[in-house]
Amino acid sequence: MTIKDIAKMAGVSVAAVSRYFNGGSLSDEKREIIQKIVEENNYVPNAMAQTMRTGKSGNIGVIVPRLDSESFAQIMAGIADEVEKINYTVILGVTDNKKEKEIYYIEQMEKSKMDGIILMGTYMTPHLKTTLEKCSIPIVVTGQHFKGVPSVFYDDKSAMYDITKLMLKSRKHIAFIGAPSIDRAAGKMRKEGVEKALEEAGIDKKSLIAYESDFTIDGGYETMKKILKSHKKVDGVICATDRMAHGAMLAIREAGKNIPDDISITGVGDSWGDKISSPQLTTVQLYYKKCGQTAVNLLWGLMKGESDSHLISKVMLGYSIIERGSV
Amino acid sequence: MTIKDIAKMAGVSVAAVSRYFNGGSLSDEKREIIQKIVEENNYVPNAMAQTMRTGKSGNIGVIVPRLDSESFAQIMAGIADEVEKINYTVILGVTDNKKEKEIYYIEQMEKSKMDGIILMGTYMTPHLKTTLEKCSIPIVVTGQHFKGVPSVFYDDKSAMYDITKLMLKSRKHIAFIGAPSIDRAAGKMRKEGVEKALEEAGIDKKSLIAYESDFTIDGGYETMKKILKSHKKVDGVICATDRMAHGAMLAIREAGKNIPDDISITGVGDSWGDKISSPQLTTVQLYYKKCGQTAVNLLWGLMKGESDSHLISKVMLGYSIIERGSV
DNA sequence: AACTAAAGTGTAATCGTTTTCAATTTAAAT
DNA sequence: ATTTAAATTGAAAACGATTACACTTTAGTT
Repeated sequence: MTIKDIAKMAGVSVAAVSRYFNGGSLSDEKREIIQKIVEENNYVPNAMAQTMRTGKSGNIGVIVPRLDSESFAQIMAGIADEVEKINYTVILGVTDNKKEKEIYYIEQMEKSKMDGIILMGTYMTPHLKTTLEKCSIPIVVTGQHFKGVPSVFYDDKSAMYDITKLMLKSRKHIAFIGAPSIDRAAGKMRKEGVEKALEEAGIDKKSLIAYESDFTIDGGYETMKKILKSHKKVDGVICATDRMAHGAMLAIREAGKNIPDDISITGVGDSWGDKISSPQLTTVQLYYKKCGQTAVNLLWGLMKGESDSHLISKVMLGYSIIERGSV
Repeated sequence: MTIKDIAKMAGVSVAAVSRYFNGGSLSDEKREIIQKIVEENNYVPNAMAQTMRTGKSGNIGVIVPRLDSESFAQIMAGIADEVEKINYTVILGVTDNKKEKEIYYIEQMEKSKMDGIILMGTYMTPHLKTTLEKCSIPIVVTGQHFKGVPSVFYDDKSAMYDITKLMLKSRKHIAFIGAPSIDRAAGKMRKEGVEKALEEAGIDKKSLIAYESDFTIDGGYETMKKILKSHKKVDGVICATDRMAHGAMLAIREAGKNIPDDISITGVGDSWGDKISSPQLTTVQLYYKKCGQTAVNLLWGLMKGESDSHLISKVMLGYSIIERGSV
């Protein structure tokens, strides 16, 4: 069933049928007859042919490191939501945290005529930078704040600043379990937030007991064991992610200490696990879903060519501190 | 940069260049010159034009109810893995648990020339049945076992049978928090597994205290409160999913009872939360990732037309019982 | 009534490939 | 040296839409 068949059945030209779908001057008389035939035959124009002719695919490429992470999955959910509203389709690329794959997907997606790309959870490298610069279709980055690239990101620093201040109300000897510092947002900025709060409280940031771990429960667990062994005085642990926090809680409990009586602890993310641990975890809620939705909206603007090309858009998302029992 | 340009530069016909990419008789001489030109210009054939001409898109459609669920995300991860290996691309459709959207996506994907479809986590309805029958491209269903539809599913019944037997070693008065029975796999089959173990132990299945809940932590929590109120003797709770189990644990703890001394509890899924609750949750591990991978492989066979059309393929996945502290 | 602008219409070119078909070249067999 | 079969080749016709262009009709002015 092609546009030709419909045209023939309706007794009009293919141009008329095309105009029926895409707008263009068309008499009511023809509009009606075409509508009738189209509905009777349940005809839908062939998407591939349209893409081929127009150069627009109706597809938005989404590049994500992993799907089995609560935060990415939530952002994806937000993206899917919003993409559907503008009647586009999501094309997925999973990089498995491999930098080459990220670049491969960007190039691939450009070639297969995606109308836009959303790039999630990555860090900048020279190669990525040139790829981004070369890329001819709009790209939005989430979770990070890259110079010159439209992005939607969290206020990591302020969030950590706030939660650290909360911790400092009752605690003095703080340890920090951070994310890899190559990750500007989750690594560097979160640590800076902690340090800022510390300094403001008159504590030299040099004295902060800071470790870097790897986002996992096990990583948090092992790191906490180290801390417990060599820093007996620690009475508050700030973690850059919930999972690491939960790993740390395991280690603390294993050491026979009570949370929060002996040691307080905080995370970031507001995962569902936070509600089922005992005590429940005090954490900062980041608006993941909103992040995905916003990314699509931003991209949509770019795709429509709305935004002034000089005005690179950035959106910084808010956050909430969720106080539970762990502090 | 089109095939025409390449042909001109190489001094051959477009047919030759096409043969270079797709196989077809071609002299070594031409093959070399074409290769040279292609590499120099970094030329890649336009995917849309290929689809248009061949009717094959290189795309596999994946329809999923939600992304922000650990199990679906894991299956997706497995799918993405495997799809990449066969050099296909994933097109995503999120139904938000809406039946109409499911059908909409199936039809849409058929029209936009997906080469295959994977349909996740759904239940059968008459409308879905006819849609499936009408659909001209291969479809694989995961997590459910539908008659006449190729599917990859878990051995839900045996899994529940096993974990119930484990529970029965030390407990007598069992309650069951189930999933909606409209869901054949997670609802009906899991309950049947529990019942089978009960009967085998000489307990009338009619006496099973069985409730239906909704997959959520809150659902588990509320249901458990009801049980605690009206069935004081219950000393073992079997839950159809981890999240409901965690909700139930909250309610049990809140009632001042100890797990597992007063009440034992089990879940299904082996979520990461199971390791951080106290006690850790005894559960059955389903191989989600493997499920996704298998679904792609099965689909791939179907797509290649390998499988005899009379021989509808089914794959039943194994499971493991993970014993932790909650029993 | 005559003229003009606007709206409605169809033909045919086009997008970038693959593939059929017939023509040509090469190699093998007599 | 012929004949026959096999391998190479390119021209041109698809695939299914959109759209520029030119033509016809309609409506609006004077």
